[in-house]
Parts: sequence; structure tokens; C-alpha cells
Amino acid sequence: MIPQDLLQSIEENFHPLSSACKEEMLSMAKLHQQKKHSVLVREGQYSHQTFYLISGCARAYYLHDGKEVTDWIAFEGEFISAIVSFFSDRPSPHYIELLEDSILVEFQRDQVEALADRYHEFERLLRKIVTQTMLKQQEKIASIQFHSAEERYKKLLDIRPDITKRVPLTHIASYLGITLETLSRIRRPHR
Amino acid sequence: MIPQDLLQSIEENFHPLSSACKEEMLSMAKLHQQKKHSVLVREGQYSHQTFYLISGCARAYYLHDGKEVTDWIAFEGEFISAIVSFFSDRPSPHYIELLEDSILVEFQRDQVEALADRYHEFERLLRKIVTQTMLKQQEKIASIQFHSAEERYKKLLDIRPDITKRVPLTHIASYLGITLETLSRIRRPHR
DNA sequence: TAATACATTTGATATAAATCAAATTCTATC
DNA sequence: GATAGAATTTGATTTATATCAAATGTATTA
Repeated sequence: MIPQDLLQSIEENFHPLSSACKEEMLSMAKLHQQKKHSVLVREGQYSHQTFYLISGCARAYYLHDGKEVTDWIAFEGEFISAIVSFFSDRPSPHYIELLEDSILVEFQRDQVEALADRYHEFERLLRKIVTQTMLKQQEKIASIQFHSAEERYKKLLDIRPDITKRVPLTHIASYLGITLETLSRIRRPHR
Repeated sequence: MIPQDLLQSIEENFHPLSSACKEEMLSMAKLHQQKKHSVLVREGQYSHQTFYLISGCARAYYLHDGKEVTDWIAFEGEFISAIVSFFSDRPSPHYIELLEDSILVEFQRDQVEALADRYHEFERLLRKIVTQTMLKQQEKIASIQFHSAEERYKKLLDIRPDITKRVPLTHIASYLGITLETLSRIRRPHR
């Protein structure tokens, strides 16, 4: 079964789980296959799901003055969720949209919480995931405040050289906090 | 004893703990009294402590191109730590400095982790604290990217009207990601 | 394969905020 | 209370990036 990938990547990146816990975790996982451009979450919805990408990619975005602002992009092996709604139980400002045909695993928050009630080790896993996310955001803040648009783009390419092949530039620009035009100029062979 | 405040604020803001757990938590808390300008953590150190402010205030900053960048300011009732070192066990890029005479409670990470091993409820508390921090950062990112310097300053004043009386403008400017001069102009009675 | 929508580039101009430099005001202490 | 150092304000200029507008390039589908 495919979600083996999920378990393996979780155990590698975070920490090992007992087989009982893993089994329960798998039993609550719902496997989907979805087409490019599918919208998993819409603004205003309560989203009590989090998604793990087996393959494909997705973005989270919200509307600001009528414009789309992409603030999260996830690829295979990563999670994506409507962060505000999922974690603080409010209507989602975010949309989540697939950028490629994808295979994904869906988890319900209630079930996740119930598992965290029953397994201390799973509670710890969640803490680690959240801690890692927090540290990434910490870096993102520093990067927005003290690096130029060009530096941020280059850094992104270091981490994900294939991103320009998989994600439209508009979304990348937005994710970097710059306009499409500025990104285009940055990409132009120098001078 | 003073750390009652700590327990109360934790239980109010996050969730209740059993008395056994609370007792152990208190037993590992170390109470300090420190003068303004004391430096709690220096760049390059491994900092395995986190600090809770009973009274006073503090900032975390790092050096970027020789300039101080303040990226966290905490007041009484809040935590402050050398976030990178504490959470990912690397040498700290941050300094932590007191901005007023302060009374603070110090926790050692090893002891915190040991308590999290023994008490599932404490593990959950940690998860909640980290989740809340992550959501705050999420907001900060949006605020840097889509609000002007002036809007960010006004919002800060809404949350902490007394901040200009307690924290030098240089640090506030830096915290907002703008220069001291720009902040000064924003503050000038309009036009 | 033509037609149409979508994505990207290019150009001209505007603007918020940075930078550099100096003056002023505040504050701590001898 | 005088004075040195720190903090803040003010002014002139520069700069990175945004904005507006249009042209070009690339997919998708009828």
C-alpha cells in the first residue's frame, strides 16, 4: 500500500512510532487521487483536514485586495493544510489548490486529536511537526526582511531547482512577496 | 511564591495541568532577578534555556551586516528564548538582552523534555505553546508583506500602547523591519 | 490547426522606504 | 546643575520594487 511512504517519511523526518500507533494512523488516512486545478479548500469553509502529498503539488493562497497571495507551496512528501482553520478552528482565509494531478492522503483533525489523546508518542510527533514549521517561518521572516527579491529567488532555486517547471511564475512571485514583473526581470539573463 | 503567576497564566492561556505535573514544573523553575542591560544569551552560545518574564521586558536580536536586528520583544507574562538554539540545538545567532530590571523564571530544556517524557499532558502543553507561536509568525509574515510601515506601527501600538515608553525606538523600528528614521517620520504629527 | 485564454516579458514611470549626513533633544552621572 | 553620550528628529538624495500598460509567447480545446 502506498501510505508506507508517508510512514517512512514521517519516521525519518521526525521520530519513530510504535506499530500499534502506526496502524491506527494508517486506518484513519483517506487516500485520494485528484486532478490538477482541483480545489481542496475554499475561503470561508471550516477546514478540519490536513493533506499529505504522496505525489504532485499544491498551493495555499488567500485574497488580499482582490489579488491572490500564495503563502505555501507543497510537493510530494510534504503536508499542506488551511493553517488558520485547521489550527485555530476559524473559517479559512485560504484556498488550497492542486497545481498538478496528485495523490494525497487526507487526515481529519478530530481523529488526529483523538490519536494524540491516546498515544503520547503521537502527541510528540505533532509537537515536532509544528516546531519544525515554526522554525521554517522564523527563517522566512528573516528572509523577507533582510534579503532582496533576487536573493530570495536564488535561495528558493537552491532548495527547489525544479520549481519553475512545476509552478507558474505568478505563484512563485507571490510566494516570494514580489510582483510577477519583478520576478521576470530577476530571471532575465543579467543586464 | 511568585511563580504562581506563571502557572496561572499557562493554565489560562493553554490548558490545565495536574497538580503533580505543576509541582514538578515549579521544582525545576529557577527564579532570577536581573538588571536592565543584562545579557542572558550571547551569539555563538548553545542556549538550552527558555525564560518566562514575571516582570520587566527583554528582546532577542542578531547581527546582520554588523547591524542589530531585533526580532522578538517580550514583556511580563511572556516567554523569550534563543529560538534557533533552543529548538534545534545549534549555536545561537541571537543575543537576549533585558530592556528593564526584570524578574524571570528560567527553565532548562533537558528538564523540560524530561517532563514531557513523563507527562503526556505536559507534552500537549508544549505543542499548544509552539502552535500558538507558529500562528503568530504566520500573521507576522502577512503583516510584513502586505502592510506599510505605518500600518505595522499602528497595529503594534494597538497591541502594546506602552511600548514606546519601555523600548527604545531603534529596537521598535528594527522589530518592524524599518529604519529608525522612517519610524521617526511615521511618528511625527501628520504632515 | 485556428482560436482563445493564459503566462510571461518588456517598457516607462511612480513611490515607499533606505541611506547618508547633520542637528536637536533627552538622560544619566560626575 | 553642567556636560558627555545616547536617542531621536530632520533634510536631501538614492534605490529597489511597485504600478500601469502593452507586446509577445505558450497552452488548451473546439
